[in-house]
Amino acid sequence: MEAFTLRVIEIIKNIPNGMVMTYGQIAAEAGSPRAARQVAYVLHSSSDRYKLPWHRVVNAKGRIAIRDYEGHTLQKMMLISEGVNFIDDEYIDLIKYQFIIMNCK
DNA sequence: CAGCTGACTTGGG
DNA sequence: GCCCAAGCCAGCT
Repeated sequence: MEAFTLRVIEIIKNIPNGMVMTYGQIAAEAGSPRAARQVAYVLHSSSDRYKLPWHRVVNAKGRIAIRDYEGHTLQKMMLISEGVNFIDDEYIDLIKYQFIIMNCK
């Protein structure tokens, strides 16, 4: 497994309760801005064994990325229970809930 | 080694 | 705002 994947896992584990991050954002923090799809791959393949808060990861539009209806609904439920509100029961207000990692040097 | 895949992103119409 | 096409990268087969 590459460092990139490990970084992705670490980043996701650090998303605080009630916050969310986008795939592209995570990929960028992990070192590859264009590897958003790889982030998705890591999520659906290793979220279980690494105990990741997968439900705190959404796409760039602030919508839930899961295609499967069941999972999609589950994620929305998990987020709502953490205090994340949805707009029109569909979009997350990234301005308010996106977790921004800043490297203030 | 070559090809396929994916819970993405972006740009154009 | 929605739909479609192309680009993207790392992991798997």
